[in-house]
Amino acid sequence: MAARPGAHVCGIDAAMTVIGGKWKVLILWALHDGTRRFGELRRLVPGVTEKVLASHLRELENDGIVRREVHDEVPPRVEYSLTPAGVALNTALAPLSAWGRDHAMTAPAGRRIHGVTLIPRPPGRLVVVSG
Amino acid sequence: MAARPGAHVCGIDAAMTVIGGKWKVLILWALHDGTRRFGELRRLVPGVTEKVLASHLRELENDGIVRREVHDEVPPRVEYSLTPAGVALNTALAPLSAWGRDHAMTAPAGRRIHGVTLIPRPPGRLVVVSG
DNA sequence: CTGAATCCGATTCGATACTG
DNA sequence: CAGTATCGAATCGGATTCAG
Repeated sequence: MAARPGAHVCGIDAAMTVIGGKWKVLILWALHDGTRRFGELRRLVPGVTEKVLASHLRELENDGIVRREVHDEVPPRVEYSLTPAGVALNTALAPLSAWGRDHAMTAPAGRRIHGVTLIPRPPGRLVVVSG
Repeated sequence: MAARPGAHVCGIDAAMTVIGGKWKVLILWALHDGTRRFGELRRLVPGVTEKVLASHLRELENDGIVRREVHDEVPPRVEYSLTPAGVALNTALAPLSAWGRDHAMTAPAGRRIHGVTLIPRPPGRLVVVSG
């Protein structure tokens, strides 16, 4: 999101920036119950490529959401877990998840956003109110 | 979130798809307290272009979040308001907003200039968090 | 006043191949 | 195992112009 100086902006902006990536919330969800290795995350987030998973994890780490621990072993072992901020973010995401479950089925459109196809339904109609 | 038509991993997916646009949450926020005309929204969401505002509004309408009322008058008058689903979505967004306020300003490398905290985002963009 | 149409750059995402 | 490098494709967003 670009800067909008002087705007009345709420914390939503910051949150959306942090979780704006295509796979961010799925990564957070995969980490909600403990520590995961890179390979585990790759399996828990089906469809994500190594490149994108790595870059998203790096961004989440830079944003203070995810902690990255490198164990100097052979074979290499890197473990990811949520920071306290990450846990709080996950908690804050819960109502949104509930909203999605409740309303997604009534959300129309074979629309694609960020590569996702929404569940189809009759197109939104124009409401005309004659003055 | 790859091409698995009709299937969302969890409710979060659906919600993120709906609010994934760059200005979506700001539009929702601008509508939280009543009906707004197109021109009002343009002023309430500083920086958005007409094209993007119009397209985002159309997407929100198709997703059942926003209601669009066209008054057949001269000059034209079009009013936007939240549907019940939109109101619920706004409510579900509240914890995320709180999280943003609580955590974004302590994000690493965040610096305060002119009373606001600027959060660097790739590449070279800034998010302004009121404060 | 509302907003559709077009052009175009910026950003993101994905596939493949390669490395310590 | 855990990434990185490179390339290309798709998408998104911005500026301008035009229309009812």
